[in-house]
Amino acid sequence: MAEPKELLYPEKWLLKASTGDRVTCELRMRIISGMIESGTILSENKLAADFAVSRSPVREALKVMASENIIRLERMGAVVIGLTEKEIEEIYDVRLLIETFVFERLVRMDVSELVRELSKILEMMKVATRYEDADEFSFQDVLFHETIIRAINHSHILMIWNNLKPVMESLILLSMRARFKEKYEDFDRIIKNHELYIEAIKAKDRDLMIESLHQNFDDVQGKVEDLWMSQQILSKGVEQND
Amino acid sequence: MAEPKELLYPEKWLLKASTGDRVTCELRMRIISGMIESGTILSENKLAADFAVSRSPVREALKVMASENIIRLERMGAVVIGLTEKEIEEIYDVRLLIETFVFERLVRMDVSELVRELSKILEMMKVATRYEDADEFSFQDVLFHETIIRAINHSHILMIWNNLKPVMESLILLSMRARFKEKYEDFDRIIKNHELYIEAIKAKDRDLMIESLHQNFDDVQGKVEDLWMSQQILSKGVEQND
DNA sequence: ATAAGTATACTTGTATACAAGTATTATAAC
DNA sequence: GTTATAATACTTGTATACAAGTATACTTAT
Repeated sequence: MAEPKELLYPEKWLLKASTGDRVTCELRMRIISGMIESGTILSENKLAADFAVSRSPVREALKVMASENIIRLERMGAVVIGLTEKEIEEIYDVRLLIETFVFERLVRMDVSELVRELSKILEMMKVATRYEDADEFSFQDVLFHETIIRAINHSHILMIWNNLKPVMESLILLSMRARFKEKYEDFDRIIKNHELYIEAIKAKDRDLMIESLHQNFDDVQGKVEDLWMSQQILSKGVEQND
Repeated sequence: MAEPKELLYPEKWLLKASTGDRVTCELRMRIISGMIESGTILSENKLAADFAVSRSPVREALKVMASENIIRLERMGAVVIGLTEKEIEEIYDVRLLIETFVFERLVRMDVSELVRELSKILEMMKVATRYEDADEFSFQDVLFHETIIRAINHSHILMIWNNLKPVMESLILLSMRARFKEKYEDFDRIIKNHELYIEAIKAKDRDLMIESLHQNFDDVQGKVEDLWMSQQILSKGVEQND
């Protein structure tokens, strides 16, 4: 899978991944970052040529991204939807919905083990911050929320998360990378906020949890526009150029 | 796609469908009905042979069903998860979650058009009942809930629904077919309950909505066990017989 | 110049071929 | 009989080939 430009998705996360996964992750990043603009029509053949792979993994990628609602499969070609502001708000709705649900379950459980696990992840995030490793930080951030969701052992809620996760991951990845360069001081706040979240779980305090969840969202959301602007400038229809 | 046994999934719903969709729908029905027992290991090659198609559409089907959480893709072979009682409850959780969310949006909208649409669907359901058309009834039942969800125009909530829908559809289909034979009187209650749901939307009455939603679930849930028992007897590992 | 029809270059969906890897089974050594 | 090794029959993932259908562009007729 020779690439014309450098990859947006961390290669170290794809060590054991199939070609299909690689294409999926990379394409997703290009779409969410705005490198491939909304409205672009993707062709299986062209993508296969661009990535120097066959149509099989590309088809797979398109199917996955269609289920994630970032592209729309049509009769001829896949239309890029991307992430509009409305989409981001919708993702937030869903996260709020499922994490609230999860919290309701957590208050009826023993959360000591979970809290311990979350504390560990938080420590990792702190280290990642010190070493300015945006990708590692993002990984731990996503893991943080996934760990909470997994704790209630609800396969269908996990299913929703699994569908949401890749887009969230890409979004966080892009957001964090941008901020390590520009707004390093943000990370103190993010860490603090996660501490608050752990505290809410430990104390089983609903309001605190909702508050930190909102803040957590504002953290990502606030930067998304900036991110897009910078990305849009960097790349004006780089791929799919006829 | 020559079939050894008659198909569980309504053929008239697959008129314009691809081979991949056909395989997906049929396999899903066989799994949910219990015809393919939980724990069975599915092989792409074997399935392709059984359905007399190539591996391509089978692979597609397995990917889809894995995202629906009714099978689990492993290194070698796909393990059938099926629907345990826990799974059904989980699906209920999710439905309650999203339909409650939807309702919160609806109370802030003009629902006259939606109510009109729902009334139409309800009339269709009544006709289907009179003519004892379980499949048509199921179709309208699913459409009823989808119509409500679509009304709020929330692509990510719709995304969750789209992931849930096929399993719901299969479940309802099997449940309704069983009841048309055994418990015809149930349908009056189901219709009444849907009327209640419409009423709740019209009156924007949260409690009434939750109540009818719960009843609606109990309607399906109550019958699932019976359904399984009858199905299990009918079919003891019909497919995948080495 | 315009309209209709045909040719061509795309598109997707399915089948098949191939490669790399993993269980299983059989065989051989002890 | 048990263990280790080798052969075989699977598995998935990817590439390629092919068929059917659709949009575009060109040609031809009016």
